[in-house]
Amino acid sequence: MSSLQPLKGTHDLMFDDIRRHRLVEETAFEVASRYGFSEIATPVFEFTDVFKRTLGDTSDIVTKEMYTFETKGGDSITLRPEGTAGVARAFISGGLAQQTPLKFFYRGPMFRYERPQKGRQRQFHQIGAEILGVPTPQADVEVIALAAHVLKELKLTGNVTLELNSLGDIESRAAYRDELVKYFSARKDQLSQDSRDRLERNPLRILDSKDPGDKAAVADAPSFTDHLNELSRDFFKAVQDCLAAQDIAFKVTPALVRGLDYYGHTAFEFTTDALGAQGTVLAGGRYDGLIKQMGGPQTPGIGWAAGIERLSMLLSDLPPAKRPIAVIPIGEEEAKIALDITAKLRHAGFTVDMGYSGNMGKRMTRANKIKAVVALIIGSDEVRDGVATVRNLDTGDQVKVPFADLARHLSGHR
RNA sequence: GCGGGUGUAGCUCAGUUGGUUAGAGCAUCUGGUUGUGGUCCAGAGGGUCGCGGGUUCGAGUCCCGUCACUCGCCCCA
Repeated sequence: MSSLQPLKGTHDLMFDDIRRHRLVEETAFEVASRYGFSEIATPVFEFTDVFKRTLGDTSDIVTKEMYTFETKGGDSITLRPEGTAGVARAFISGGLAQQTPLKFFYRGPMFRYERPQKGRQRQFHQIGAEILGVPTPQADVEVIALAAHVLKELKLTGNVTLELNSLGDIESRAAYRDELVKYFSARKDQLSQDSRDRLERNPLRILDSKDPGDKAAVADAPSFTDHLNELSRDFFKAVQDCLAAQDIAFKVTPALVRGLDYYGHTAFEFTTDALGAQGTVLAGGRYDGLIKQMGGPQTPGIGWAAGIERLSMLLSDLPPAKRPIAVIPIGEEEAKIALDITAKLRHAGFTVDMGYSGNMGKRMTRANKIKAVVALIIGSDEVRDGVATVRNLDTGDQVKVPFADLARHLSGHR
């Protein structure tokens, strides 16, 4: 069974792949900081209950996609499949109720036992943001504005659109749910097998089915918008007005629903047409009941998460990596001096690479391969004169520069 | 969990109706140039044809199984 392959649905990240990841994470965190979010890092595993109690017993994530196992101590623990539950748990166990409102940004790996495909891995990475303790639409709008800002800053290729919906409060949702079940039950024969199952488990999910038969049935289904009570309707309107006021374009999509049970009121998704079946690039919503449900004080919350792999695929060209300075000694004694120069330049803030072995030709080839800007050639003549030959690797021009003047001479390449 | 596609050199791929020593480009290494790379020229190394079984005088090629990757369903970020 053991093999030298990575496990299904996992990947090694290196070179440009990890640079893309970093770019997404760092851009997002930088923007989030401007909005007053601070970083939180919760453990990658939690007691299984943390996820079981929050995600809802009917969600596929809980029923078949969690990496759950027993520890040597006999506890059932689970590798986190998403980030919000951990943040909510930290809020409760850390006694943070006194410090609301709180704004958290997080990043890190998540785990779901799914069949991999494009934009879907078993270990994947998310960035996410949460606002805890703010019941008003301002929080919804700030969190969406942050999301839009992050996506804009990443300069994604293709079209990304914001879809928005309201899932109403508990009362509205229960009423609508009953209505939907009644409607679809009467048309059961038109529905796909999947949707017949959903009728029991999660009828709202039928609304965003891709099955053509389902779509036909959905077309005339009662609309959620018509079933929102006054409070929910006002809330939704306030969110929309405020987004419009901030020039954030959105499309109200009545079929937009959430997979996880803890969402209510605002639900939103940024989607793209560039990723095949996995078109959702960032998604979130309001979860006012979550923290109470987990055993904490009643605390409203709203947040989103985005898949770094999906965002990475939409990144246009990476900015070029920093080009190093290559130090090339010729001879043993010269290598010692070169090492000293290398160290001094590094401490002075330069990016410097000195190869480990090889004659000059090999070292030049290597300098070329690592895309060095200049090569500092240090041979016996140079050591005798106290200079380094500084060769510009793009133009081929070379000049001799006294050791003491190197930092100043190279300052443009820092 | 269900359905489709693909597995040949480090990478991208070609390989005729089954036929004898399995090819190319890129990459790598060596030499031309032992203190000058990126260009050029010459040469070299590198393959259990994913794995197992079957059909056949003969299988990279056909059949069955299996594993991996991939796309879609489902689910979701």
